[in-house]
Amino acid sequence: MSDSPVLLPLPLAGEPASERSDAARNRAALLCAAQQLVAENGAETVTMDDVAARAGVGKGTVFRRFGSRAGLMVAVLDQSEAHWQAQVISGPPPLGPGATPWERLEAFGRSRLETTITHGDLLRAAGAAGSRSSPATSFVVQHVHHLLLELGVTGDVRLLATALMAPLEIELLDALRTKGIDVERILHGWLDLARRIVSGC
Amino acid sequence: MSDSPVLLPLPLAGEPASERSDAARNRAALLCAAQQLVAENGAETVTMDDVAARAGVGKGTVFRRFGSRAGLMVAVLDQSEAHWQAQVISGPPPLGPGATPWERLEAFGRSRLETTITHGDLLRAAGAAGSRSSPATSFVVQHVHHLLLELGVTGDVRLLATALMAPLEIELLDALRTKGIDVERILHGWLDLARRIVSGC
DNA sequence: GAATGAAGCGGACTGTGGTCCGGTTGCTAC
DNA sequence: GTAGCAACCGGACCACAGTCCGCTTCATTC
Repeated sequence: MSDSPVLLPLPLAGEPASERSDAARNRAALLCAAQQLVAENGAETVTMDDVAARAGVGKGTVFRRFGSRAGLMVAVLDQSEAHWQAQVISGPPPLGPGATPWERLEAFGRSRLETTITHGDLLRAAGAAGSRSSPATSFVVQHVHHLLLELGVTGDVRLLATALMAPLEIELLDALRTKGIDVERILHGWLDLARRIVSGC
Repeated sequence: MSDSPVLLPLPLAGEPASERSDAARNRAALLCAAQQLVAENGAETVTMDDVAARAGVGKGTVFRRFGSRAGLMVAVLDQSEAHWQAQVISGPPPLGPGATPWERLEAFGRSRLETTITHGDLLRAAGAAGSRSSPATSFVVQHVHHLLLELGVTGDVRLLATALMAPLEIELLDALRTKGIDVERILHGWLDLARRIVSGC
Protein backbone atom coordinates (compact mmCIF):
# COMPACT_ATOMS: atom_id res chain seq x y z
CA MET A 1 0.00 0.00 0.00
CA SER A 2 0.85 3.63 -0.27
CA ASP A 3 3.25 3.07 -3.15
CA SER A 4 2.24 6.15 -5.04
CA PRO A 5 5.29 7.85 -6.49
CA VAL A 6 6.80 10.64 -4.47
CA LEU A 7 5.50 13.97 -5.64
CA LEU A 8 8.40 16.32 -6.11
CA PRO A 9 8.08 19.96 -5.15
CA LEU A 10 7.72 21.18 -8.75
CA PRO A 11 10.63 23.68 -8.71
CA LEU A 12 8.35 26.62 -9.54
CA ALA A 13 10.37 28.07 -12.36
CA GLY A 14 12.27 31.30 -12.15
CA GLU A 15 13.69 30.68 -8.70
CA PRO A 16 17.43 30.40 -7.95
CA ALA A 17 17.40 26.61 -8.38
CA SER A 18 16.14 24.84 -5.35
CA GLU A 19 18.21 21.87 -4.32
CA ARG A 20 21.31 19.99 -5.36
CA SER A 21 20.64 16.70 -7.09
CA ASP A 22 21.94 14.52 -4.26
CA ALA A 23 19.88 16.51 -1.81
CA ALA A 24 16.73 16.05 -3.87
CA ARG A 25 17.42 12.35 -4.20
CA ASN A 26 17.81 12.00 -0.45
CA ARG A 27 14.67 14.02 0.21
CA ALA A 28 12.69 11.66 -2.01
CA ALA A 29 14.27 8.58 -0.44
CA LEU A 30 13.56 9.85 3.07
CA LEU A 31 9.99 10.76 2.30
CA CYS A 32 9.43 7.37 0.76
CA ALA A 33 11.05 5.56 3.69
CA ALA A 34 9.03 7.57 6.19
CA GLN A 35 5.84 6.87 4.30
CA GLN A 36 6.51 3.15 4.30
CA LEU A 37 7.42 3.00 7.97
CA VAL A 38 4.33 4.98 8.93
CA ALA A 39 2.17 2.68 6.84
CA GLU A 40 3.78 -0.38 8.40
CA ASN A 41 3.78 0.49 12.09
CA GLY A 42 1.91 3.73 12.59
CA ALA A 43 3.46 7.13 13.03
CA GLU A 44 4.01 6.92 16.77
CA THR A 45 6.63 4.20 16.65
CA VAL A 46 8.68 5.59 13.79
CA THR A 47 12.00 7.02 14.94
CA MET A 48 14.29 9.31 13.02
CA ASP A 49 17.03 6.67 13.13
CA ASP A 50 14.65 4.18 11.56
CA VAL A 51 13.86 6.54 8.73
CA ALA A 52 17.50 7.39 8.14
CA ALA A 53 18.49 3.73 8.12
CA ARG A 54 15.68 2.70 5.77
CA ALA A 55 16.57 5.50 3.38
CA GLY A 56 20.26 4.61 3.62
CA VAL A 57 21.43 8.03 4.75
CA GLY A 58 22.80 9.51 7.95
CA LYS A 59 20.59 10.92 10.63
CA GLY A 60 21.94 14.41 10.17
CA THR A 61 20.51 14.41 6.67
CA VAL A 62 16.99 13.79 7.92
CA PHE A 63 17.16 16.83 10.14
CA ARG A 64 18.84 18.93 7.47
CA ARG A 65 15.98 18.19 5.08
CA PHE A 66 12.97 18.29 7.37
CA GLY A 67 14.09 20.24 10.41
CA SER A 68 12.45 18.03 12.99
CA ARG A 69 10.37 14.96 13.46
CA ALA A 70 7.24 17.09 13.25
CA GLY A 71 8.47 18.60 10.01
CA LEU A 72 9.00 15.19 8.50
CA MET A 73 5.53 14.13 9.55
CA VAL A 74 4.04 17.24 7.98
CA ALA A 75 5.78 16.35 4.73
CA VAL A 76 4.42 12.81 4.81
CA LEU A 77 1.00 14.17 5.66
CA ASP A 78 0.94 16.66 2.83
CA GLN A 79 1.71 13.88 0.44
CA SER A 80 -0.97 11.65 1.90
CA GLU A 81 -3.54 14.38 1.55
CA ALA A 82 -2.71 15.37 -1.99
CA HIS A 83 -5.26 12.95 -3.40
CA TRP A 84 -7.97 14.22 -1.07
CA GLN A 85 -7.21 17.82 -2.03
CA ALA A 86 -7.54 16.88 -5.68
CA GLN A 87 -10.98 15.43 -4.98
CA VAL A 88 -12.05 18.67 -3.38
CA ILE A 89 -10.72 20.84 -6.17
CA SER A 90 -11.76 18.85 -9.18
CA GLY A 91 -13.47 15.63 -8.11
CA PRO A 92 -17.13 14.76 -8.51
CA PRO A 93 -19.82 16.67 -6.58
CA PRO A 94 -20.88 17.21 -3.93
CA LEU A 95 -17.30 17.36 -2.63
CA GLY A 96 -15.98 18.74 -5.88
CA PRO A 97 -17.47 21.53 -7.95
CA GLY A 98 -20.96 21.18 -9.38
CA ALA A 99 -23.11 21.09 -6.27
CA THR A 100 -24.49 24.09 -4.40
CA PRO A 101 -22.06 25.79 -2.00
CA TRP A 102 -24.04 24.53 0.99
CA GLU A 103 -23.99 20.96 -0.27
CA ARG A 104 -20.28 21.28 -0.86
CA LEU A 105 -19.73 22.63 2.63
CA GLU A 106 -21.66 19.74 4.14
CA ALA A 107 -19.70 17.24 2.11
CA PHE A 108 -16.46 18.99 2.95
CA GLY A 109 -17.08 18.84 6.67
CA ARG A 110 -17.96 15.17 6.56
CA SER A 111 -14.98 14.36 4.40
CA ARG A 112 -12.58 16.42 6.46
CA LEU A 113 -13.75 14.73 9.63
CA GLU A 114 -13.11 11.32 8.14
CA THR A 115 -9.76 12.32 6.74
CA THR A 116 -8.63 13.75 10.05
CA ILE A 117 -9.52 10.57 11.86
CA THR A 118 -7.86 8.42 9.23
CA HIS A 119 -4.65 10.42 9.48
CA GLY A 120 -4.96 10.77 13.22
CA ASP A 121 -1.62 9.37 14.20
CA LEU A 122 0.15 11.38 11.55
CA LEU A 123 -1.55 14.57 12.65
CA ARG A 124 -0.71 13.93 16.27
CA ALA A 125 2.91 13.26 15.36
CA ALA A 126 2.99 16.45 13.31
CA GLY A 127 1.83 18.28 16.41
CA ALA A 128 1.43 22.03 16.38
CA ALA A 129 3.26 22.20 13.07
CA GLY A 130 0.41 20.17 11.61
CA SER A 131 -2.27 22.61 12.66
CA ARG A 132 -0.13 25.55 11.85
CA SER A 133 1.89 26.28 8.79
CA SER A 134 1.27 23.06 6.96
CA PRO A 135 0.01 23.46 3.41
CA ALA A 136 -2.70 20.94 4.27
CA THR A 137 -4.28 23.19 6.86
CA SER A 138 -4.11 26.39 4.89
CA PHE A 139 -5.80 24.58 2.04
CA VAL A 140 -8.67 23.63 4.32
CA VAL A 141 -9.22 27.15 5.59
CA GLN A 142 -8.86 28.60 2.13
CA HIS A 143 -11.51 26.32 0.74
CA VAL A 144 -14.01 26.93 3.53
CA HIS A 145 -13.38 30.64 3.21
CA HIS A 146 -14.27 30.41 -0.44
CA LEU A 147 -17.46 28.44 0.21
CA LEU A 148 -18.59 30.81 2.93
CA LEU A 149 -18.16 33.75 0.58
CA GLU A 150 -20.24 31.96 -2.03
CA LEU A 151 -22.89 31.44 0.63
CA GLY A 152 -23.05 35.16 1.19
CA VAL A 153 -21.52 35.17 4.64
CA THR A 154 -20.33 38.63 5.61
CA GLY A 155 -17.96 39.90 8.24
CA ASP A 156 -14.47 38.61 8.98
CA VAL A 157 -14.99 35.55 6.84
CA ARG A 158 -11.42 34.33 7.06
CA LEU A 159 -11.65 34.13 10.84
CA LEU A 160 -15.05 32.49 10.65
CA ALA A 161 -13.61 29.87 8.34
CA THR A 162 -10.79 29.22 10.77
CA ALA A 163 -13.20 29.01 13.68
CA LEU A 164 -15.45 26.64 11.80
CA MET A 165 -12.63 24.21 11.16
CA ALA A 166 -11.14 24.45 14.66
CA PRO A 167 -13.52 21.90 16.22
CA LEU A 168 -12.37 19.32 13.70
CA GLU A 169 -8.76 19.35 14.87
CA ILE A 170 -7.55 15.93 15.92
CA GLU A 171 -6.87 16.84 19.56
CA LEU A 172 -10.43 17.93 20.07
CA LEU A 173 -11.82 14.92 18.24
CA ASP A 174 -9.72 12.65 20.43
CA ALA A 175 -11.02 14.35 23.53
CA LEU A 176 -14.64 14.05 22.46
CA ARG A 177 -14.35 10.46 21.36
CA THR A 178 -12.63 9.54 24.60
CA LYS A 179 -15.72 10.85 26.34
CA GLY A 180 -17.85 8.45 24.35
CA ILE A 181 -19.18 10.93 21.82
CA ASP A 182 -19.31 9.18 18.48
CA VAL A 183 -18.40 10.50 15.08
CA GLU A 184 -21.97 10.78 13.90
CA ARG A 185 -22.86 13.07 16.75
CA ILE A 186 -19.76 15.19 16.18
CA LEU A 187 -20.69 15.56 12.54
CA HIS A 188 -24.22 16.64 13.41
CA GLY A 189 -22.88 19.19 15.84
CA TRP A 190 -20.53 20.55 13.24
CA LEU A 191 -23.28 20.83 10.64
CA ASP A 192 -25.39 22.73 13.15
CA LEU A 193 -22.51 25.09 13.76
CA ALA A 194 -22.01 25.61 10.04
CA ARG A 195 -25.71 26.32 9.58
CA ARG A 196 -25.63 28.93 12.31
CA ILE A 197 -22.63 30.63 10.77
CA VAL A 198 -24.16 30.66 7.32
CA SER A 199 -27.58 31.86 8.38
CA GLY A 200 -26.32 34.22 11.08
CA CYS A 201 -27.96 37.56 10.32
CA MET B 1 5.72 36.28 42.48
CA SER B 2 3.42 33.34 42.40
CA ASP B 3 3.97 32.51 46.02
CA SER B 4 0.39 31.59 46.71
CA PRO B 5 0.21 28.53 48.93
CA VAL B 6 -0.16 25.19 47.23
CA LEU B 7 -3.79 24.17 47.08
CA LEU B 8 -4.10 20.61 48.19
CA PRO B 9 -6.48 18.26 46.42
CA LEU B 10 -9.13 18.37 49.13
CA PRO B 11 -9.39 14.62 49.77
CA LEU B 12 -13.10 14.50 48.90
CA ALA B 13 -14.29 12.62 51.90
CA GLY B 14 -15.52 9.06 51.81
CA GLU B 15 -12.79 7.76 49.58
CA PRO B 16 -10.27 5.05 50.60
CA ALA B 17 -7.70 7.63 51.82
CA SER B 18 -5.77 9.22 49.05
CA GLU B 19 -2.06 9.40 49.61
CA ARG B 20 0.54 8.55 52.15
CA SER B 21 1.84 11.53 54.09
CA ASP B 22 5.31 11.49 52.56
CA ALA B 23 3.78 11.23 49.14
CA ALA B 24 1.53 14.22 49.77
CA ARG B 25 4.46 16.23 51.10
CA ASN B 26 6.48 15.45 48.00
CA ARG B 27 3.58 16.33 45.71
CA ALA B 28 3.29 19.73 47.33
CA ALA B 29 7.04 20.32 47.23
CA LEU B 30 7.19 19.35 43.56
CA LEU B 31 4.27 21.51 42.59
CA CYS B 32 5.79 24.42 44.41
CA ALA B 33 9.19 23.88 42.83
CA ALA B 34 7.69 23.57 39.37
CA GLN B 35 5.66 26.72 39.90
CA GLN B 36 8.73 28.67 40.93
CA LEU B 37 10.86 27.42 38.05
CA VAL B 38 8.14 28.20 35.53
CA ALA B 39 7.76 31.68 36.97
CA GLU B 40 11.51 32.23 36.86
CA ASN B 41 12.40 30.97 33.41
CA GLY B 42 9.23 30.11 31.53
CA ALA B 43 7.80 26.66 31.10
CA GLU B 44 9.82 25.68 28.04
CA THR B 45 13.18 25.60 29.76
CA VAL B 46 12.09 23.73 32.88
CA THR B 47 13.33 20.15 32.94
CA MET B 48 12.13 17.33 35.11
CA ASP B 49 15.58 17.03 36.67
CA ASP B 50 15.45 20.69 37.59
CA VAL B 51 12.12 20.26 39.30
CA ALA B 52 13.26 17.15 41.16
CA ALA B 53 16.44 18.84 42.31
CA ARG B 54 14.66 21.99 43.46
CA ALA B 55 12.12 19.95 45.39
CA GLY B 56 14.89 17.80 46.88
CA VAL B 57 13.50 14.50 45.65
CA GLY B 58 14.50 11.92 43.09
CA LYS B 59 13.41 12.11 39.51
CA GLY B 60 11.39 8.93 39.75
CA THR B 61 9.17 10.61 42.29
CA VAL B 62 8.24 13.36 39.87
CA PHE B 63 7.03 10.83 37.35
CA ARG B 64 5.32 8.74 39.97
CA ARG B 65 3.29 11.76 41.07
CA PHE B 66 2.54 13.45 37.77
CA GLY B 67 3.00 10.78 35.14
CA SER B 68 4.78 12.94 32.62
CA ARG B 69 6.06 16.37 31.96
CA ALA B 70 2.73 17.30 30.43
CA GLY B 71 0.95 16.03 33.53
CA LEU B 72 3.10 18.18 35.78
CA MET B 73 2.40 21.21 33.63
CA VAL B 74 -1.32 20.54 33.79
CA ALA B 75 -1.08 20.47 37.56
CA VAL B 76 0.78 23.78 37.64
CA LEU B 77 -1.71 25.23 35.21
CA ASP B 78 -4.73 24.17 37.20
CA GLN B 79 -3.29 25.89 40.19
CA SER B 80 -2.51 29.04 38.23
CA GLU B 81 -6.05 29.18 36.93
CA ALA B 82 -7.77 28.62 40.24
CA HIS B 83 -8.00 32.33 40.89
CA TRP B 84 -9.43 33.01 37.46
CA GLN B 85 -12.02 30.30 37.93
CA ALA B 86 -13.03 31.86 41.23
CA GLN B 87 -13.57 35.18 39.46
CA VAL B 88 -15.85 33.50 36.96
CA ILE B 89 -17.87 31.67 39.56
CA SER B 90 -18.23 34.31 42.19
CA GLY B 91 -16.37 37.46 41.17
CA PRO B 92 -17.93 40.77 40.17
CA PRO B 93 -19.99 41.10 36.99
CA PRO B 94 -19.86 41.00 34.08
CA LEU B 95 -17.47 38.04 34.37
CA GLY B 96 -19.08 36.81 37.51
CA PRO B 97 -22.80 36.47 38.22
CA GLY B 98 -25.04 39.51 38.12
CA ALA B 99 -24.88 40.52 34.48
CA THR B 100 -27.04 39.18 31.66
CA PRO B 101 -25.96 35.86 30.19
CA TRP B 102 -24.87 37.54 26.97
CA GLU B 103 -22.76 40.09 28.82
CA ARG B 104 -21.23 37.29 30.81
CA LEU B 105 -20.46 35.34 27.67
CA GLU B 106 -18.78 38.35 26.08
CA ALA B 107 -16.74 38.96 29.18
CA PHE B 108 -15.89 35.29 29.45
CA GLY B 109 -14.56 35.13 25.90
CA ARG B 110 -12.43 38.21 26.36
CA SER B 111 -11.11 36.98 29.67
CA ARG B 112 -10.43 33.48 28.42
CA LEU B 113 -8.53 34.83 25.45
CA GLU B 114 -6.32 36.91 27.71
CA THR B 115 -5.79 34.07 30.15
CA THR B 116 -4.84 31.68 27.39
CA ILE B 117 -2.26 34.07 26.03
CA THR B 118 -0.89 34.79 29.49
CA HIS B 119 -0.49 31.09 30.20
CA GLY B 120 0.65 30.35 26.68
CA ASP B 121 3.91 28.65 27.49
CA LEU B 122 2.31 26.56 30.18
CA LEU B 123 -0.50 25.48 27.86
CA ARG B 124 1.95 24.59 25.12
CA ALA B 125 4.01 22.58 27.57
CA ALA B 126 0.90 20.81 28.78
CA GLY B 127 0.22 19.84 25.18
CA ALA B 128 -2.73 17.69 24.29
CA ALA B 129 -3.24 16.88 27.96
CA GLY B 130 -3.93 20.57 28.49
CA SER B 131 -6.73 20.71 25.96
CA ARG B 132 -8.01 17.37 26.98
CA SER B 133 -8.73 16.00 30.39
CA SER B 134 -7.47 18.92 32.41
CA PRO B 135 -9.93 20.26 34.95
CA ALA B 136 -9.23 23.72 33.58
CA THR B 137 -10.66 22.90 30.18
CA SER B 138 -13.70 21.06 31.37
CA PHE B 139 -14.49 24.03 33.57
CA VAL B 140 -14.43 26.29 30.54
CA VAL B 141 -16.74 24.12 28.49
CA GLN B 142 -19.04 23.58 31.45
CA HIS B 143 -19.42 27.29 32.03
CA VAL B 144 -20.08 28.16 28.41
CA HIS B 145 -22.56 25.32 28.23
CA HIS B 146 -24.39 26.83 31.13
CA LEU B 147 -24.44 30.33 29.63
CA LEU B 148 -25.64 29.04 26.26
CA LEU B 149 -28.52 27.26 27.98
CA GLU B 150 -29.44 30.45 29.77
CA LEU B 151 -29.41 32.21 26.42
CA GLY B 152 -31.97 29.76 25.14
CA VAL B 153 -29.72 27.98 22.68
CA THR B 154 -31.18 24.66 21.64
CA GLY B 155 -29.72 21.56 20.05
CA ASP B 156 -26.54 19.75 21.09
CA VAL B 157 -25.51 22.57 23.37
CA ARG B 158 -22.58 20.73 24.87
CA LEU B 159 -20.99 20.29 21.47
CA LEU B 160 -21.74 23.87 20.54
CA ALA B 161 -20.01 25.02 23.70
CA THR B 162 -16.98 22.92 22.84
CA ALA B 163 -16.93 24.24 19.30
CA LEU B 164 -17.24 27.81 20.48
CA MET B 165 -14.18 27.47 22.71
CA ALA B 166 -12.09 25.57 20.17
CA PRO B 167 -10.91 28.66 18.28
CA LEU B 168 -9.43 30.02 21.50
CA GLU B 169 -6.99 27.15 21.94
CA ILE B 170 -3.41 28.31 22.19
CA GLU B 171 -2.19 26.52 19.07
CA LEU B 172 -4.72 28.30 16.90
CA LEU B 173 -4.04 31.63 18.55
CA ASP B 174 -0.34 31.18 17.91
CA ALA B 175 -1.00 30.40 14.28
CA LEU B 176 -3.22 33.44 13.80
CA ARG B 177 -0.91 35.82 15.60
CA THR B 178 2.06 34.52 13.61
CA LYS B 179 0.12 35.58 10.52
CA GLY B 180 -0.13 39.09 11.86
CA ILE B 181 -3.71 38.90 13.10
CA ASP B 182 -3.89 40.82 16.36
CA VAL B 183 -5.76 39.93 19.51
CA GLU B 184 -8.41 42.59 19.01
CA ARG B 185 -9.39 41.16 15.67
CA ILE B 186 -9.46 37.63 17.05
CA LEU B 187 -11.74 38.75 19.82
CA HIS B 188 -14.11 40.46 17.38
CA GLY B 189 -14.22 37.33 15.28
CA TRP B 190 -14.98 35.23 18.30
CA LEU B 191 -17.78 37.54 19.41
CA ASP B 192 -19.27 37.33 15.95
CA LEU B 193 -19.17 33.57 16.13
CA ALA B 194 -20.79 33.59 19.56
CA ARG B 195 -23.54 35.90 18.30
CA ARG B 196 -24.26 33.59 15.38
CA ILE B 197 -24.48 30.59 17.67
CA VAL B 198 -26.78 32.34 20.10
CA SER B 199 -29.08 33.84 17.51
CA GLY B 200 -29.00 30.85 15.17
CA CYS B 201 -32.62 30.01 14.47
C1' DG C 1 39.03 18.62 -17.37
C1' DA C 2 40.92 20.92 -13.22
C1' DA C 3 40.19 24.13 -9.64
C1' DT C 4 37.23 25.96 -6.24
C1' DG C 5 33.85 26.88 -2.96
C1' DA C 6 29.44 26.10 -1.35
C1' DA C 7 26.09 22.76 -0.19
C1' DG C 8 25.54 18.48 1.56
C1' DC C 9 26.72 14.33 4.32
C1' DG C 10 27.26 11.06 8.30
C1' DG C 11 27.58 9.47 12.67
C1' DA C 12 29.49 10.37 17.21
C1' DC C 13 27.76 13.15 20.88
C1' DT C 14 24.52 15.62 24.11
C1' DG C 15 20.40 16.62 26.76
C1' DT C 16 16.07 15.24 28.35
C1' DG C 17 11.86 12.48 28.97
C1' DG C 18 10.65 8.31 30.85
C1' DT C 19 11.55 3.42 33.08
C1' DC C 20 13.09 0.12 36.56
C1' DC C 21 14.13 -2.14 40.63
C1' DG C 22 16.54 -2.81 45.11
C1' DG C 23 16.15 -0.52 49.25
C1' DT C 24 13.25 2.43 52.55
C1' DT C 25 9.34 4.36 55.05
C1' DG C 26 4.96 5.15 56.73
C1' DC C 27 0.72 2.95 58.06
C1' DT C 28 -2.10 -0.92 60.35
C1' DA C 29 -3.12 -4.86 63.18
C1' DC C 30 -2.13 -7.19 67.07
C1' DG D 1 6.04 -1.96 70.78
C1' DT D 2 6.68 -4.69 66.89
C1' DA D 3 5.79 -7.34 62.72
C1' DG D 4 4.43 -7.14 58.14
C1' DC D 5 3.36 -5.17 53.98
C1' DA D 6 2.12 -2.05 50.52
C1' DA D 7 3.27 2.18 48.89
C1' DC D 8 6.92 4.94 48.07
C1' DC D 9 11.67 6.60 47.04
C1' DG D 10 15.96 7.51 44.40
C1' DG D 11 19.07 7.57 40.94
C1' DA D 12 21.25 4.59 37.54
C1' DC D 13 19.82 3.48 33.13
C1' DC D 14 17.66 3.57 28.36
C1' DA D 15 15.73 5.53 23.99
C1' DC D 16 15.28 9.02 21.05
C1' DA D 17 15.22 13.98 19.24
C1' DG D 18 18.30 17.13 17.85
C1' DT D 19 23.40 19.22 17.27
C1' DC D 20 28.08 19.56 15.51
C1' DC D 21 31.99 19.42 12.69
C1' DG D 22 35.44 17.30 9.75
C1' DC D 23 35.03 15.11 5.36
C1' DT D 24 32.79 14.47 0.62
C1' DT D 25 30.29 15.64 -3.46
C1' DC D 26 28.15 18.50 -6.73
C1' DA D 27 28.01 22.39 -9.85
C1' DT D 28 30.24 26.22 -11.91
C1' DT D 29 33.96 28.70 -14.10
C1' DC D 30 37.88 29.09 -16.86
